[in-house]
Amino acid sequence: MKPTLQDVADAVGVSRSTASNAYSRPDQLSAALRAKILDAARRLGYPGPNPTARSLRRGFVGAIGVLFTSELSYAFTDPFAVRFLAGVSRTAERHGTSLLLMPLPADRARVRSVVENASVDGFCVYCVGDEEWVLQAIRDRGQPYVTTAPRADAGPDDRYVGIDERAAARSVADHVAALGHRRVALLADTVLPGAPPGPLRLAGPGDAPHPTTRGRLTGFADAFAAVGVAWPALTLLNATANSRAAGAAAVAEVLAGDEPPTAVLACSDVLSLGVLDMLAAAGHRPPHPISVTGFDDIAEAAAAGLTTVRQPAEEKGRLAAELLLEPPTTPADGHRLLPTDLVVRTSTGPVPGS
Amino acid sequence: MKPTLQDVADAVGVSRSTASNAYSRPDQLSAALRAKILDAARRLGYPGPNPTARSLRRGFVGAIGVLFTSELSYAFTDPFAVRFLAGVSRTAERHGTSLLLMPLPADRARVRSVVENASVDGFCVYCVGDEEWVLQAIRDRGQPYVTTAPRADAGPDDRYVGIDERAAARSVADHVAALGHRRVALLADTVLPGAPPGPLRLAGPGDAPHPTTRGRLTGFADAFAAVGVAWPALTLLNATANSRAAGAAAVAEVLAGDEPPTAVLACSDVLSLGVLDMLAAAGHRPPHPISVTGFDDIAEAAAAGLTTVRQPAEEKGRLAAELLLEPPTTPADGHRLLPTDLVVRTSTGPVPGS
DNA sequence: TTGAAAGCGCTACCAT
DNA sequence: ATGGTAGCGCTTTCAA
Repeated sequence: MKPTLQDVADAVGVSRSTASNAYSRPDQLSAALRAKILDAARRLGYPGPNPTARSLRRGFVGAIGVLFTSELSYAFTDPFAVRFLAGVSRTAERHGTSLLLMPLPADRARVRSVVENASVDGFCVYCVGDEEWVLQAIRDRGQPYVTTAPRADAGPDDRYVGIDERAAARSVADHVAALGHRRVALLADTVLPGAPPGPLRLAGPGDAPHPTTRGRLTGFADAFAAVGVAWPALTLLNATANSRAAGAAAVAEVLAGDEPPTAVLACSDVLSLGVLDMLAAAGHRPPHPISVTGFDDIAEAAAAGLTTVRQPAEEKGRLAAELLLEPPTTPADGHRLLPTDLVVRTSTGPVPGS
Repeated sequence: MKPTLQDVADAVGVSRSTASNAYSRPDQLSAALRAKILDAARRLGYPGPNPTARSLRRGFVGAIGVLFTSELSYAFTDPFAVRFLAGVSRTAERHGTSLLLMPLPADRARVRSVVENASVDGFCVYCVGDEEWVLQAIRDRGQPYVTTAPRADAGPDDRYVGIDERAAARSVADHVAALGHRRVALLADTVLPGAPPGPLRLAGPGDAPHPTTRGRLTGFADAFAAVGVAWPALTLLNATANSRAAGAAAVAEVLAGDEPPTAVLACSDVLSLGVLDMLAAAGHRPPHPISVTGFDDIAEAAAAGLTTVRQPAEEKGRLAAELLLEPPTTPADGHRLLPTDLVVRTSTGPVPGS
């Protein structure tokens, strides 16, 4: 059996409390006694206070849970997610807090169980979807949490850090519209759950269940509506994942069609890189014959010459962690909207023949 | 006050154990009673069993700690580390185990404290250095651990997954030597702690304190010794970090010198990409006028046409986690050596004028 | 400066 | 199928 604090105390002939103080509150006993206790501990092979027991007693853990939609491995594969995490970890470091990375199972029952079983002091929810029930599970557990998207229905306990998705999307779409593009395709990940890759009809951008996607599609639509291109005239393309391959697969059909779009606006850089891949395979390089835009401004975007919207990934992570670790005094302080920038590179140009 | 299991039990008029069973062992009570208990819990706002208390009682946590040298944010910045983590997380997922990502403070005292305070069932040590005292801290805590480098002095409790660093390094150096290169530079991260960027003298490759670096430098040296180039004739270059920028900075001086090397062999792809950056800035593109090799074969290596050594990053992570979560039956099973491949691309070529 | 007592919230065993 | 009992290992008043 592993020795416990009691064993150490017994060995030295002091009480358990004194032995505990030797570890947690050195100022509460004489240096000599403390040395004696630590010595005995070493001799007995006492591993030091059990962190779990300590957390139980103290009432907090010193760790925050970071929840991801889909597999945990996704977190390490998506460059934007990685930078977000880097930001979170920077803040956590400063607070001596660990990060418990948690994959979010697809089915709701298991989500509850994951949330209920995590030994953490709060949650950072980095979700791709509108996982309202995830938040409910967290609320039910009575833990604080921060999400990474603005929430219209944010209650006083809700904290979030996000960007104005709609305005950001509109900025890049305005740019494309100004270049004369009218026959355009919009590309998003999982517009509707379970939808196949490729063209998809939706009554309006507001019908996308996912709030981030909804915001961006709406912003795109706004820009084109302003130049007389109504929603039904826009081609909506569904990708089955947020990856290059899925992006490529999603555009394959329309690119091969009779009247391909003159521009493709994607909801993420990763997706748009897939479009570039597909075009490159055909020997094309944007803006000829097709302009392509992304969203996020990940590192690869610069190398690819991608026109995109930059959002401050690390900053977002940093703020999210701060919102959790340094609780805002007023509920209003619990909401942060970050700035975005349109980054124009070489992947967009005037519509051919204009 | 948050209600506890006792409150729920009281409300329903059952014992605490029965209430507990309603959550943890549904088969131990009638469905009707269970429903009644769960209902009361909901009504009272009982958040479900406290994970910390449960862990304490059960004796295990359901999480493993992943220890990184340097900042946690590094983990998300180095592509090889990211892929390693993806592998670890895949296995962890399968076991319903969470990952606690832990930065490793520089000073030993804080390392102990970090290790001692983590609520985990074991550690995966992904270290850049030869942090023997880290392992000692873990051993002292009586926790299992796995490291990511072969250890000559591995005891029965040591588990590791690694590659044959020396042989792998030799394979790429043999290739470079066969191309006729004799005036070469070797580039490594933190050859000696605190050393400035650029050329550095070392009596022999065995003097590098860091085992991975030592292994790779030794492999490089082996190859050139075999063609008559002894260690002192090789230029050793120190980088102050494992980053492109540090790689670039490390080679700046020798590239600008009178007799620049005809080949640079780096201990990581990231470093060699920095060399490519520096050469590109001068309008050069390997193999002209200088051949460059990397190590790891990260994604960017292919795009850059880098000749390198591929090591299975995800596999390494997967195996590391398995070693921890599916304890080997015999100590010998605790050691895994993974295969590596020489990947020849365009960054290496015959020595100019040969 | 030290110690005694009282739990933190839960689960597992054993009995009924 | 249900309940009683006995801790898991620790920290923290409070009193001495």
